[in-house]
Amino acid sequence: MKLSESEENYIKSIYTLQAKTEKVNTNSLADYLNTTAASVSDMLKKLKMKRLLEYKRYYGFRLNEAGIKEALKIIRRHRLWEVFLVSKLGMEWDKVHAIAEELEHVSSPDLIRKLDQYLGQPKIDPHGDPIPDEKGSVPELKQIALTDLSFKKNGVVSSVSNQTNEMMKMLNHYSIGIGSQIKVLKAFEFDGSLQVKISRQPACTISGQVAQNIFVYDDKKIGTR
Amino acid sequence: MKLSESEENYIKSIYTLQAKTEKVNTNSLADYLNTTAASVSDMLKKLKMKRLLEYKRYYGFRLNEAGIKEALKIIRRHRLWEVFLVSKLGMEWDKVHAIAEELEHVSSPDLIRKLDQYLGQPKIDPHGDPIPDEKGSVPELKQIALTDLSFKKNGVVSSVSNQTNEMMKMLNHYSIGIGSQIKVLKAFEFDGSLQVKISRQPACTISGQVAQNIFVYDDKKIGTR
DNA sequence: TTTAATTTTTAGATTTGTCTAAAATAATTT
DNA sequence: AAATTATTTTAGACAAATCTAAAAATTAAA
Repeated sequence: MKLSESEENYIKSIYTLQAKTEKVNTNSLADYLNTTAASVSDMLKKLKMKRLLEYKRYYGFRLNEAGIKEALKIIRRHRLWEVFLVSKLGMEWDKVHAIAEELEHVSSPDLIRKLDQYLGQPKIDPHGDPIPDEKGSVPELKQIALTDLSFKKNGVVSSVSNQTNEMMKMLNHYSIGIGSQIKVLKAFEFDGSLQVKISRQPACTISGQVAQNIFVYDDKKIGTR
Repeated sequence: MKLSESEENYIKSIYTLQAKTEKVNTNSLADYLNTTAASVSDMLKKLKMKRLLEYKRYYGFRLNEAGIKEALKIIRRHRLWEVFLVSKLGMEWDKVHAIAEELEHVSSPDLIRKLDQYLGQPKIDPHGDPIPDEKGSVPELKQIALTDLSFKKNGVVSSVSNQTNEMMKMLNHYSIGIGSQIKVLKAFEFDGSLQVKISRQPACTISGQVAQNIFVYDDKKIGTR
């Protein structure tokens, strides 16, 4: 299905919103996209025409099977490009989103297949979000708090709940980033500090406040870096 | 200067055409872009408004300094992406143009700077065309026929004048591609055959007909592969 | 349950890029 | 130089995506 850049942006946004609510409504989508309810209403008609949307006027809407399939293709492209920008070009993981927003609309399937191969078929992007595979299935990865990770079991840092500059500085200091392999060696009851081991780094001890904000996958199948 | 995708395509095309003729005219640009003279005429007005064009109605036109600068930025992006697609993703060099046409419109300067670094600051693209640098200066590389390359002097294959499928098969057979380092060891007067050495390949002998279609740079500063 | 507030949709404009057809200008021929 | 031909530009329309303002439908409140 040929989609305009604009249609792709709407589809992706609806996908994101409908993960959180049963029915998506016009205003929330307008808010999310920084546009007007009128524009959304116009686009919904188009997407319904293309049979990508379950949509009753004055009611609410959701992507149908076909719509979800399209959304996952776009999200796959977006996240693969983010991996490229961070792991190959060395860009900061918090600065790649805007560029990936543009790259995601380049839609050659061959390009995306080869990019995926080249990147080693990664399963999560630099923000810790899962990358749908070619067929559109999303790897379901259980995210748990680092504080809940069993001792000496390998985890992969999947997300950080506090993304302030101060927190980023701390994580940088310890060389902890999304995708880092991490293992808990010891926990101190006194203040919740954890002694952890990051791959290719000497063991270090992080405070309870830091640890609380780190989430990991307990899955070994994730590509690490 | 913010330019639409369409404006960028026009600018790039005008740049290409004005390298060949003194004044570019409406019809030839329309032909080149597979569009109508009316559309071209419309766009010319816009580009003149943006002060990228020297343009007198009913006369002819050319990019001015500012226009050329924009064109070189676009061409730089295009050619860097082509290098990426071929040398990193392993795509065929005759199939990357269409994809690069899309990627070239992603305009983050930081992205392009890092991509350039990542690719090792290449000087030519997979078609043998020079890649403008960040400041917009185009490496001037003298292209000579392989048959004119001095004995035992290194050349870099820059272009192939006959791009038929049959020729491609021959070049593939000998592992000769754009960017290949090549050296002439011996020339046979009988039929113009040349014994040549391609880097990391045993020496081989190519016919005069093949040799005639191969062009090289006699410059050592080109990155090879 | 009638009114008020909110949400959603339509109506009508605007912008960008395109087109066809016709008019204007330039170049060639006779 | 007048007529013909070719080229270029304008005029007017259209499609996509957007907007503002007003109308319609729904929901909440009095």
